[in-house]
Amino acid sequence: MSMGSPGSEHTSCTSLSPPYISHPHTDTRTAWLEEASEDVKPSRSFLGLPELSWPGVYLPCYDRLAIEENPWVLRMTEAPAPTAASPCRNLELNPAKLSQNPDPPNEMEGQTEERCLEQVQTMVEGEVLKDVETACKLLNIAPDPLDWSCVHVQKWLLWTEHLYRLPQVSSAFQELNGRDLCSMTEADFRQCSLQFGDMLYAHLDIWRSAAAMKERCPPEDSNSAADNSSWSDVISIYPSQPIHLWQFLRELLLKPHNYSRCIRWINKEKGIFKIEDSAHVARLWGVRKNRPAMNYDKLSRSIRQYYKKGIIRKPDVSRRLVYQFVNPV
DNA sequence: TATAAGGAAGGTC
DNA sequence: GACCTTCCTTATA
Repeated sequence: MSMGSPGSEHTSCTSLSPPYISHPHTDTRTAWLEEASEDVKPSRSFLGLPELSWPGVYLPCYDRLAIEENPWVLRMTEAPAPTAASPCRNLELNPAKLSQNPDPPNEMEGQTEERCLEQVQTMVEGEVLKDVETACKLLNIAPDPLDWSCVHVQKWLLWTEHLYRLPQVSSAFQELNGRDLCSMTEADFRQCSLQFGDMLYAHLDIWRSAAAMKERCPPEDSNSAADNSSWSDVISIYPSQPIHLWQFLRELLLKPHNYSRCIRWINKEKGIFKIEDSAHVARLWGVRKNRPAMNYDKLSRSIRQYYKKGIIRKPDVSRRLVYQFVNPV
């Protein structure tokens, strides 16, 4: 059965199709965004958000790294189209299907379901806020796009390019500040980037939504991530201070959920860490410092500058891409 | 070929 | 001046 013609061969399944149907002319990274049928998308109100367009099932927490780690998300982006022989998945996630259940749930089941949905909603909101917060720290920008300067907008665009592995799109948005960006419609975005405008618009939507959420529900305890606090707090307290490379590396190391594929602790107590994906770490640093030409050669030179300063050194047993903080946390 | 080490010059704050 | 960034040469796995 052909994988390229989901529309013609799976019409009977359309309303329940999982959002991973590939399109012959569409980037697989975004195909499901375009193909996702309405009923597999949680409604916007699911997040308690206003009329903003649904930004795709994609959440920032499932960045490239998470996608690589998470087979579920891989299914979402890369799995082949369902066949008649393989029943549509995700039925259990489909509210429409749930409502079609011939045996209506009793009151207790309804309440349980409602609680589950509330928990999922809280979880999703929390993840979105956390990931926006992480990106804010790494990029040194405000969480609310309305507060962004032109430079911040460019940083955010570079970040988004990196996150979605997009070709360079930031040049189309030059000299726009956050307010300008937010005043743009989806059509305006498409005009700037025909292929990825809607994706950028959706991603901006997430940030705006996160800012709105944050305004509605300010964090009760900003120190809840106590284990991560000591170093990241230094950066949060002085958001306008330029971040040092060693601080940036710590930030990545303190977010293993997002970055363990590119940098991880070998021995946290001794401060020994390994750069697993040198190019990726260099790209992240380049995005953070607005240095698109950054590479591992340059980044490692900066790391070596720390040898003399006694901040970072090579461990006693020197290994490739393995470094050690002289003063571990 | 990728990484490691370090010199040197220059830019930005 | 501190802290990179960029470019370079040489050495090594």
